[in-house]
Amino acid sequence: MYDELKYWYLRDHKLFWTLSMSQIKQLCIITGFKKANKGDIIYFSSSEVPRIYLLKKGNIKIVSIDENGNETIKEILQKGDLFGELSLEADENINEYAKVLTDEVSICSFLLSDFEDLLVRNPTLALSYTKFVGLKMKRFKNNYSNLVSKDAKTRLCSFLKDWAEREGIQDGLKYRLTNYLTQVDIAQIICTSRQTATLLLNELEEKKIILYNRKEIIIEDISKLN
Amino acid sequence: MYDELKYWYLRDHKLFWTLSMSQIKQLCIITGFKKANKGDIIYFSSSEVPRIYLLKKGNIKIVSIDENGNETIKEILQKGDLFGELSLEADENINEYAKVLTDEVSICSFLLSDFEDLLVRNPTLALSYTKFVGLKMKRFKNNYSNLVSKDAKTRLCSFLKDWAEREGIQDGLKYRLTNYLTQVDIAQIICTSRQTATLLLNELEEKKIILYNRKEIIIEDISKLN
DNA sequence: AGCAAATTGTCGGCTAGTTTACAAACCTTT
DNA sequence: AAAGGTTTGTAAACTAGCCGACAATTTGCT
Repeated sequence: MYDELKYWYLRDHKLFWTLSMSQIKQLCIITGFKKANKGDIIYFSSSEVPRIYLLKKGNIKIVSIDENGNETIKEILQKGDLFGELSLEADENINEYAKVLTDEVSICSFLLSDFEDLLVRNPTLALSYTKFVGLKMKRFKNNYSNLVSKDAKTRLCSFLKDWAEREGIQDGLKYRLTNYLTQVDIAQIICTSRQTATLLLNELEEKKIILYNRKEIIIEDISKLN
Repeated sequence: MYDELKYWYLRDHKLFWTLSMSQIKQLCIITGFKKANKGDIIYFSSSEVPRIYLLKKGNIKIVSIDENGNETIKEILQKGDLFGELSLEADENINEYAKVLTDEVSICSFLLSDFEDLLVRNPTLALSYTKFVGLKMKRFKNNYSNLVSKDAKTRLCSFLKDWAEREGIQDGLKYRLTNYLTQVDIAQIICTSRQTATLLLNELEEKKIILYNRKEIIIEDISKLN
């Protein structure tokens, strides 16, 4: 791929902010680059060589399948997010793949082994990376405890809040979201059945708290989402 | 504290196996040491200075309380486990504490800042630590998906299996566990009500799959736990 | 435009598990 | 050994959310 671009891609990511431009140039570990379209499936676990991926553009969901064939959404990723063997250890018995949600997606990747070398040579980067993984863990733990102690309605609201704060276009208390998720997706994210999700979304719409359609979601007043 | 002991404590932990004895001696970052008894509560989040703790002896549970005062068990820790600010970033809005489960517990601790310095100076250690945090995340994710897709009975069985493999005294397919958990604890771990946990435990006992009392749990045949 | 596929809406029946409530068994302390 | 607290056992009423089934709507495709 076009060499100049490589380090810009990395440069973009928070993790690499601490590094100088010349350091970034030195590493240039990106080895793969691909574009994909809505509906495409990208296998990454159980792939030949373990890699770490950086989502450059678009949105994808990480889905895992258990023994019984049940699909669970693990994460929704946006531009700038990392995925793949983030724990730096290949793990065959996890069966995950990524599914593309938006029209045009681009992803670049580097080899796990290259990244490890890089971390060993840049202890400060290693430290930031550990914090980054730690943060991710905290988010998981948080979702997990919501799942235990909150009902489906609360979980939907906090998901919408989260989404709005992450990706929404803000205008005072109003947020506008490009909706690339189906109600089935949303249901899976908040761990409920599709029917319940539909019910709750319509309920929120009736109460004029949100405005929902397949293209976008408008949250009239985010403080009412509770 | 007695200086010789310090590095033995660290030496014991998998994380530090890669380091030579002299390296360990050099660091000697342990700054705190305490003993505690059954029922004691150890606050560590929201403590003055962020620390990482190493459980040397005994068992503790990590409990968190949400806004509404609901207790959730986050983890059960055994000898050798680390806890505290593992993500290397203090976080005030998490309200966690540790409660001692067994008779005699000893814990040592070091300052987060000291540990960071250490990681920066030992890239290999930093890498192992990152993998360690990553592994922890994987375990959480796994529990989390069990919670979503499996019923209470299955969750109980896989918890017992886990526990037996981790701490049980094995004898063929038979495992003997020292039971330092109440049924309330078990219920919280598998995320169900106390009554359901009681019911399920008695059911397992009736089917002669386990033998349960307050002192110990005997699993007659671990392969039957499913 | 017209058809097929995907997505959303709606409705009972059903069940796993919660909640409330109380009693029995047990451990600890004096 | 009696008292008091904690932990377990059990039962009935209740409910959030699941499941199956089917219709209506929207979207993508040729």
